[in-house]
Amino acid sequence: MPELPEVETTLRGLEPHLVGRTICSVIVRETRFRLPVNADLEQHLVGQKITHLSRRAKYMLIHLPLGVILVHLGMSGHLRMMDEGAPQKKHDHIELVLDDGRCLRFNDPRRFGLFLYACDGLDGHSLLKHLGPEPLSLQFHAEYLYALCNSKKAAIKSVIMSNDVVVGVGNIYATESLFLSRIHPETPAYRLNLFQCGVLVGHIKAILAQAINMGGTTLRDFYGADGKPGYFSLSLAVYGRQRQACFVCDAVIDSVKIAGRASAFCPGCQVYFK
DNA sequence: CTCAGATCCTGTGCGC
DNA sequence: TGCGCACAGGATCTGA
Repeated sequence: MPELPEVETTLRGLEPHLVGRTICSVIVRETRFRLPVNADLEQHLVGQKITHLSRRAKYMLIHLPLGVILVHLGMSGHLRMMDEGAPQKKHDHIELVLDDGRCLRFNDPRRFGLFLYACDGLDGHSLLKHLGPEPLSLQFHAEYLYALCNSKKAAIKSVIMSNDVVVGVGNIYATESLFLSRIHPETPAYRLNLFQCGVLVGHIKAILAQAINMGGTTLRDFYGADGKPGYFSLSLAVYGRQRQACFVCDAVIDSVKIAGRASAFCPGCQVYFK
C-alpha cells in the first residue's frame, strides 16, 4: 500500500534508470485499471525519449516530449526496473522496453492503480485539477487548514484524508498524525482552533518527511528481492495496534470506523474536543 | 453543498 | 491442515 513517501522513494529510485532513455516497445497485458489504459498506448510512446520524472500527490509523472505518462500505484502497485526478457511475475501488466536492454514493469495485483498517457499535457487534467496542496509545501499551513475546517462538521480524520484539502495523507499517516497531535479522530473539524490546526499540520509534515527520509535509507535495496517499502520500519504508535497498550500512557488502543476506514486512537492521549 | 457509504480488486490472515 | 470469509486500502461515484 504505497503512500506518498513510497511514491517519492520509487520515483527517486527510477529516475537515474529512466531519464534520457528512449522507449523502444510497449507490452500491455492488462488494460482494466481504475481507468482503462489508452488503447493506442504503444503508438503514442514508441520513439519518445524520457525527459524527466515528477510527482503530484500520489501520481508519478513520466515526462516525454509529446506528453506525460501518469502512473498511480493504487494500493498494491509496483514499478520495477528489470532486464528485458527477465521472467514475468503474476500481475506484471505493463512493460516499457527501453533502448538499453532494460525495461520498466508495472505490476498491480488489485488493479486499483492507473497507467495513462496524456498527450495534451497536464494543464487542467481532470485527474489533477481538483487536488489540494502538497502536504510538504508552504501552501499547506495552519491558517489554510483552519479556514477549511471552520465550516465542516465531518470528522477531522476525514478532512485531512480528503484530496481536495491536502493530498498524500492516507490512513496510516492520518491516524498517526492525529495521535501525535493528541486529537481524537472523530472530533468534528470545526471544533479545532487555529493552534490545534497548526499542531496537526506540523505533525503531518514531520511524519511524512520522516517517512521519506527512511524510504531514502532503504532506497539502495528498494528493487531487491523483498522490495520492502519504507514505512514498515517506521515506528507506528497506534495504527494497527488495537487492543495493545499505548506507548505513552499505557491505555488500551481503541479503534472506530470513520468513513468506512479503521481509525485507531488512544483514549488516554487523544481528546475529543467539544 | 456536505457527508456517509458503496464500489472497484485480490492477497492475507483469521476463525472454525 | 484446509476452507471460507472478512478485511485492507485510494479515489470516485451515488444517494440521502
